[in-house]
Amino acid sequence: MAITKPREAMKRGELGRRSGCNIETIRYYERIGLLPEPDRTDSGHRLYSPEDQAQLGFVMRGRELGFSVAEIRALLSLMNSSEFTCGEVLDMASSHLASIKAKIRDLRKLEKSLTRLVRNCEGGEAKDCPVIDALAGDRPV
Amino acid sequence: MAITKPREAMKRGELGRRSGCNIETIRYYERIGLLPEPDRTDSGHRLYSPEDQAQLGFVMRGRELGFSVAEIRALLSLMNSSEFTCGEVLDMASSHLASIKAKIRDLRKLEKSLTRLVRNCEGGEAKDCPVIDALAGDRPV
DNA sequence: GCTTGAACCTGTAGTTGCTACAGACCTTAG
DNA sequence: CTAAGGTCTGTAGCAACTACAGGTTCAAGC
Repeated sequence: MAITKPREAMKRGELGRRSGCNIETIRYYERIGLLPEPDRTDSGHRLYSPEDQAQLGFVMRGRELGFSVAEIRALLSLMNSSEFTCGEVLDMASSHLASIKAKIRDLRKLEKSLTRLVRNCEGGEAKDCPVIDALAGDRPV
Repeated sequence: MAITKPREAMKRGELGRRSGCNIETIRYYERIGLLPEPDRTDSGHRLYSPEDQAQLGFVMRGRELGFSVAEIRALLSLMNSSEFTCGEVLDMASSHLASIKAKIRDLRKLEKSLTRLVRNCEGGEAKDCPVIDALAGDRPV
């Protein structure tokens, strides 16, 4: 009957394998405060707990959703403050959503311009190129 | 009758004002080879010709269309090679267009996920937050 | 001619979000 | 016991700028 049952811990490589996160990135997240400083073995090797793994998952999902590191830091500290409200999170998520929509709009404009240029471009050996002309300012982009 | 009529030249600040480009960025473009090294006054101040201004315009339009610095460098050297073909430019533009379309697709996925999360989020003082739950891995993102 | 302030010069550091390397140390299998 | 691999640290690199410090130089007013 183990009194202080050692929690199942893993080193950085194992955490990387399990989470799918690059091991250098794990260290980076620790450095910038997205992960807590983990326990260490006597010789200094990091030992990650399942909680650490969960937090890394949180961070990775946040990044996949396009949140910036600063936003994730804010979300983490919100979550860790005992009294966080859904409203605060909603604000962050909605404004992030708005910025994604803005990015999509911008990219669609690019897409439109480029499509038009490419459509007018004959390719091949032609000596006059609409794409180059547009870049050179000889016709509207 | 001026034999060597000095071409109308301008300094960096004037070029920045005319083109709308940040003056530090002009120097940066020179350093990375998107702009040629301009003439200098005796005391070392840069003197830009109208051709330099045109090239800066080319670079800026390229950036606005989302081309990377490397791509613009390639486009410039294509244009300066006496025998460039429209086909080569078309290849670059089409593959760039493809990458923009891919970015749009990715962002739309994000938009969809975030919209769903935000829609399920009541906001206010609720103690259970779908956004946080999703990030924590308790429900699908 | 002199002063003052703007513009310009150079080199370098910061941004964001990683990724990768060198050189040392530790661990583990055979 | 040794060899290979994992881990440690610090640091440099990527894109594409942007900004600053500390030093000239220019241009206008008196």
